[in-house]
Order: sequence, then C-alpha cells, then structure tokens
Amino acid sequence: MTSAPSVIDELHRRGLIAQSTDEEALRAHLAEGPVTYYCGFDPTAASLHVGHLIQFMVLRALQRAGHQPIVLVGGATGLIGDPRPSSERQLNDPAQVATWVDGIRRRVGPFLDLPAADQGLREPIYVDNLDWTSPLSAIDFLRDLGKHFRVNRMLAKEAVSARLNSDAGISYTEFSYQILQANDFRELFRRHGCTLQSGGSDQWGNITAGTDLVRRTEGASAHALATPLITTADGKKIGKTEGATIWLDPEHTSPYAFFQYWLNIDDVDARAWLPLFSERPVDEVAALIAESEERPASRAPQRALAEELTRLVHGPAELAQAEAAGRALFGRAELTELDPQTLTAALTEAGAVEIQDPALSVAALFQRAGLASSLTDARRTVKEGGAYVNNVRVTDADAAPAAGDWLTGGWLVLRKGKRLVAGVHCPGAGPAV
RNA sequence: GGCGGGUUGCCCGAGUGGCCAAUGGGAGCGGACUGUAAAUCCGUCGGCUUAGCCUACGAAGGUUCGAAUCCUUCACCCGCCA
Repeated sequence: MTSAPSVIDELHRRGLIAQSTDEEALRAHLAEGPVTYYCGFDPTAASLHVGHLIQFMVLRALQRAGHQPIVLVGGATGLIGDPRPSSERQLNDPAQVATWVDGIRRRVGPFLDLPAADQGLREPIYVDNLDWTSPLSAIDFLRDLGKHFRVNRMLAKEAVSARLNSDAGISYTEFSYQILQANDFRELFRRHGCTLQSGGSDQWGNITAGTDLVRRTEGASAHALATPLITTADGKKIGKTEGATIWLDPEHTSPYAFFQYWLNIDDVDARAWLPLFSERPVDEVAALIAESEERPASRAPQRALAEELTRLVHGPAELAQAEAAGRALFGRAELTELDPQTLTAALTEAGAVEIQDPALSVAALFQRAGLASSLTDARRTVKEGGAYVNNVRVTDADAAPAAGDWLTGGWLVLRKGKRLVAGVHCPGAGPAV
C-alpha cells in the first residue's frame, strides 16, 4: 500500500522513533483514520522537566496528523514507582502525589490544548490511572491481571534484571509496576478505544506488557512507539546539567533560565537535538545545522531551540522577556547605559532579590541572590576571582558595595562566573528613576 | 526467626584508636583559552563572627586523655539458612 507521507515518516525523519511494534501494521492502522493514542507521565516531582519534552513532540506530531491524544497522569503508578536500574525509589506521600498530579495536568495544557483550539485538531483527553487502579482489590489484581503475566518474562525487563543483579535488590512493589502500566493500556483501550502508546525507550518493557495484555484479553492488536533516550555528547541525560534539573514549570525554572539552558548547550548536542525538538520544515533545520558547522559561534541551532521551546513551554510573551533579558545582561553595552526599565525587567527575569540594607557585604548579597549556597561558598568564589558586581571583579568579599555602585532605581548586577547573573534590589539605594 | 556481610561527604569509594573536615576518582564550581560552546590546563569543592571555632563518617548510648575507627542497642540494605 502506498500512501501520502505518513506521520511515521515524519517521526523517523526527526529521529523520534527508537523502536516500535510491527511498523507496517502501525502504518496501516494510522492510515485508516484517527487513532486514539496515549502517553503517561508519573508524578515523581512537582513539575515535568526537559527530559519529558520529547514525549510532547511525539504527541504533537500525532495530534497534527489528526489523531486523538490521551494524556495519562499516573496518580496510581506514581504511588508505586517504576523501578530504576540503580536503586529502589522512596515512596512518596499520597497527598503529595495528588498535588503533583494536579500541577502536571495543568502544565500540559499549552502543549496540546492550544493547537487543538487554534488548528481544529482533536483536544486531548486527560485521565488519571488512580481512577481505575484505586478500586482494584488484591483479588482482582492477582486473578484478573496477575494471571496474564509470566514472571520469567517480567524478570527479563531491563530495569528489573539490573536490580536483581545489584546489591539494592528490588521490592515486590516496584516489581509489580509493569502490571499496573499494562492495565492502564487495557483500561484505555476499553474506555476510549486506545490502540497506541508512546513513551521513552526505557518504558519499552512496560509498554509492550500493555500491548500483550490487550491482545491476550481483548483479542485486539495494540501498538507501541518508543522515543530514543536522549543524552548529551558526554553521555548525560538531557536537562540535568548545570547541577540542577531544568523544569518546565516556571515556578521551578524561570523562562529566562530555560531559554539560557538551550542557548548554552554544546554544538554537538544542539545539532543532534534540533531535528528532535524543532517543528520547522526539514530544509530549515538542515540549513541551521549547516550554518553551525560553518560558523559555530553563530550558535544557530542553540538559538532556534531556545526560541522554539521557550515559546512552546512558556509562550511568546515570556520568550520575548527572556530574549531581552539575555541581550541586556550579556550585551556589550555598559550597564549604566541601559535604560532603567530594561535593566529592571532583565534582572527580574534572571532572578532578583529584594533587600533593605544597602550595607550588606558582597558575600551576603551573593548568598541572598542565590549565586552562592553559603557565605563560605560566596567568599570562595570571590577568592577564586569569579565574583562580579556590575561586571567588575570583586576582591573583598566582606566589604559592602560602594554607594556609587548602585544603579538607577537601586539595582546591583551580580554575576558568578560567566553565565550566572542575578539582581539585587534595594529601594532607596542608587539614583532615583 | 537464625547466621554472615554492609551503611563514610553530591555520587563511587579508601580509611580499623590520635598525623581525619577525612586518600583517590567522578560530578559540580571558579580561572586561563573561547563563542554566555567543547576539549585542555590550573585552582576549588561541610559551615561560621574564618591565623580560630563548630558540625559531620546510618541513629542513640558507652569505653577512652582522645573514636569514622572499640563495645551495646536500634533502624535499614544484601546474602545464605528456616
């Protein structure tokens, strides 16, 4: 069967498919008409992070092709914990997990609701697996679900076997996780006719447990798509650099920090990731990569990623703010020449603290502004020559900034190293606006 | 339930009575070089009112002039046996 370019082709082209179940069958299935598909997210923290973004790229691509997305938040599975290869997870408090479920649910909106509204696509269906997992009794679980699972096969799952061979071992709780996820797929098949699940390739065992369960108990064929695990050139997980996770929620990672993260990724990663995350046409993506190879300093892919993803996650207004802040703080212009509004906006975006006492030492200011974890840390930075006030290197950590250092409106620009900038605002200090 | 092994700083991992805020590696951070990259080299890497002091080696007690190191109890993890 020959047909118009399939969404599968697009996903392949962008490198979003690491593995799938019978691809020909899946192509045919997608060509027949709208397919209901789902991807699940477990609430293991208050916010999703950059590592989750790739799942939304897949969800969006399928949505654009006219299919029906379901977003599952794992209110139940989040209470159990998907086994990691390394060690047992700590159980989270149910009330805590419930608030995380809400938070995540709210954040997902912009990725899928907006295009649905703007482009007449199918709006996502939101579900929480707590709804059907909570009522399951132990008897139901063991008779209706457990009977369909072979322990031999469950043991073969990568994370499980890694744990069996480790000192950490694995609890029965985590061992059972895959059964719950398989049940989610079957439940969504029953409730919504869902026949496709996407997820990270680390989820492959869990996903196929679901396709197997649907086939076995419903006599229907279900499909699976897995995205590749994205790592940096030196093998780390995406979004985990800079000593902190880059979250999608602006409460946890400001749009400015989010923008800066993408702007600062290294050339190799930027070129590799651009196709995955950019929804630009193929030739534009290729051109940006070519430009980066000719003139690495242009950081064309980094800029494109920063722009597109900040817009996607935080919206156009926040993108404009983040860009302007970066220009103001890293531009060549003298800080004193910046107009007060730009300066205020930039520092607010970069992260600013309010203080009352203009006589605080530089070390104290660095700590208050979050650029140092302690006074000792701040003093260390000064000693190492990495602390700057208004772009001038500081030599005495225990002295307060000179009265003349305060910029218009009572602002001070603190910088640690080359990239980390924060503002200090002390009303009354410095020339009035 | 019994026996044995284990729990050290962000991670891995040395250390079996004083020279231990604790070897080494990794990560992180700063500097130089650059492009707000990478690689490399150098430095740093518990806290404080910083020539000193305080807190730390799973938890709580104890022995000792002195404990991460010895003893007791507890918690957790791993293995074997029941």
